[in-house]
Amino acid sequence: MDELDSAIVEHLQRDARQTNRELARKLGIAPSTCLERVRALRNRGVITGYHAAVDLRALNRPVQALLSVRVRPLGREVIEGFKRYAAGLPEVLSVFVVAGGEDFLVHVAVPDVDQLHSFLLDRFSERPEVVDHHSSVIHQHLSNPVTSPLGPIGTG
Amino acid sequence: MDELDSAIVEHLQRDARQTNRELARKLGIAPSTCLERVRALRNRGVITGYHAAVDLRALNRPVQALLSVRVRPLGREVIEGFKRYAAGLPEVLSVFVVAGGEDFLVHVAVPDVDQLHSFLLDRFSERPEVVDHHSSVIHQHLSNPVTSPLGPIGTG
DNA sequence: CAATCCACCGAATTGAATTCGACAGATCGT
DNA sequence: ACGATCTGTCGAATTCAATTCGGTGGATTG
Repeated sequence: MDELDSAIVEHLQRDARQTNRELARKLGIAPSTCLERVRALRNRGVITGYHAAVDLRALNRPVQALLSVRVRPLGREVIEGFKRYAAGLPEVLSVFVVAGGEDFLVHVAVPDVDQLHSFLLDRFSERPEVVDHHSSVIHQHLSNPVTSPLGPIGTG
Repeated sequence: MDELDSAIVEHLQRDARQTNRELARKLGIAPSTCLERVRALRNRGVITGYHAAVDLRALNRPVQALLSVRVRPLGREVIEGFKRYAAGLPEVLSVFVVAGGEDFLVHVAVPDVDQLHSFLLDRFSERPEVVDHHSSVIHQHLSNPVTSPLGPIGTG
């Protein structure tokens, strides 16, 4: 994980579909070298995958929310169970298992606010382990495409 | 946005780097047709980009948290200002502008808990518009790679 | 100092992306 | 109902990129 690896990762976070040749040109290295580096980053697990990002409005899911959930009793079974349950729901974009006032924060995207309401009632309120929840509608969501290493980078 | 477009989007969300030929084969269509569809999805703004996903531990940022922030006075200037400020910080993965008890939820990744503490003190507490904040450390984060359309899909 | 190793490179090969003319089904106007 | 047109699909041909691999040089090791 030297500076070159770091630069490769940043470029691929911005655009994972640029050609290997173009990436190599930007970095001032040979395409074969670049290919080898990218392959190594993937094999080492630094790069975990390549994903298309979509416009949720185009998918008929313009309304997003972050749902705080408290479950009881607190224990591995209940936490694991709810986590998998939530992650499997089609409305769910991601599930955060957190420490603090709440146990989960669930990021959802739905067609409209009515369906958000229905979702809460049908999917959360009915679950016996869910003792409390409240929702925060998301007005804007800014994602940072680039995630650089913080602090010293090991050289090998 | 018919079923074929939907299937293309789902496949590219899982793996944005599979070859066009492979994608076409999975869908049972000609590579040229597939290419045309993908290009159209991109031009229409359904697919907004292609991004490499990284292992935050490999980037020396194993500690994640969701930070709730309240700012005052509430107004466009203050909201926009803090939003851009937060989004520009290297520790920040994404910024949610929310309605409800809090004004922002900021997803951060840092090397250790000490740096989380420092981050809060140096980046948030010192800002005059920040009147309150609290942090939830993230134990696990499950992301759903696939985001399918909910409800009816328009045929055009 | 010689041997070894490793990352990098460039040429050659393999294989994919892209273009484009043709075709068929749907749509529209008369 | 019919012909004209439009649109999406296809396959062959071309262009370009991914991939392989043997060679080179700089760094490391004993």
